[in-house]
Amino acid sequence: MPADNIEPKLDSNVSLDMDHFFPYKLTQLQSSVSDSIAEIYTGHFELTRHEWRILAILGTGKALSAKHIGLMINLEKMQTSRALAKMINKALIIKVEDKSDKRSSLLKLTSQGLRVHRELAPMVLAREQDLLSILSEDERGQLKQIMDKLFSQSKAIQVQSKS
Amino acid sequence: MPADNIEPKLDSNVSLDMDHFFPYKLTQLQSSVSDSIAEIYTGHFELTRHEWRILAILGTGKALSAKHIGLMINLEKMQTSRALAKMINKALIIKVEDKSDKRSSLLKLTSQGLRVHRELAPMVLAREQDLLSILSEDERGQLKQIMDKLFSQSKAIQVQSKS
DNA sequence: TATTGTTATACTCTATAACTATA
DNA sequence: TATAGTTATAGAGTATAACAATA
Repeated sequence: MPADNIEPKLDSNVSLDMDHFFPYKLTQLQSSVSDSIAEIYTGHFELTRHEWRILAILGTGKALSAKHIGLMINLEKMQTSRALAKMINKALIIKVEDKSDKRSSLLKLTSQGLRVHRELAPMVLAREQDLLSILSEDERGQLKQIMDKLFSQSKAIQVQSKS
Repeated sequence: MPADNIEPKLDSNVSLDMDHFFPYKLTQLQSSVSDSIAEIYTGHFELTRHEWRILAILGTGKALSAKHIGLMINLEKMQTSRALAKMINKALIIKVEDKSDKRSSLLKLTSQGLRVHRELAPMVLAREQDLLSILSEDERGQLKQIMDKLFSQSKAIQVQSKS
């Protein structure tokens, strides 16, 4: 290795310490929280995150189209299609004909799917509460408000920078 | 246009509406915030998230070992090694011999790496401020405190459930 | 022509572990 | 024996687009 000319140890005037950089900290937090939830639905049943989410929103018993499901959990049609196929394979979901539009079907949980949901949902919600239990009532309210604000601001920034 | 604005009526006794499920909302927020930052370091220079983070922590000019870098940004040694290799290829980083331990090297930014950092860091920090500008001073303080609490709680839960 | 959903394909990420060279 | 780092490899996840059936 030739001793390439090395620039002096100049701090850039703008310091960027990851430990105080909000997007980084948010990613660390999200990753940890996600893992702690995933522990439950991958440990007790072998579900992926997509499958778990689909199970959750179908847990009401209502039949929904693939498109509707994708919209509810922000999933591309291709990913939705694949996750649904796997769940049909595992007999967690069945397809029902949609008489009003033969291009699509309606998806609903089988009795086994419902059973899994009834077992899983309380455990997952308990873990959520366990997480949030560290916060006071006030803090929970603040958190909700702050997250909503940040989310719309983040969306606004992206739209704006794309025009 | 789907004319069915039909809301689910049949809730199971434990309701799990993704829109009010904290881990889900956190994931949505993190994803949006991450994307809005990535827009900058992938758009202006072709960096991955790992590469951007390494650039950021080396921005002080200080030389660090691969292990040290991995610890600072929570990256496995394998991923660290690969990201560093790519950055050496792009001439953003050079290896310097570590005389005290010949198993490892010290990594530091090249003059080009420093130049990229000096251009990128202010843009990224500006975007962070743009995001946070939607919050009041109070809210920013609350956010920091709440995130710290949630992070340690999340870690505590995972440790606990693994024993 | 547009929309719903499926399939193909290529690409990126990740996780595990074997391997080397030092210590 | 343990540690720093590299390389191999397989699996998971993602993105783009072509496609069939229906509207």
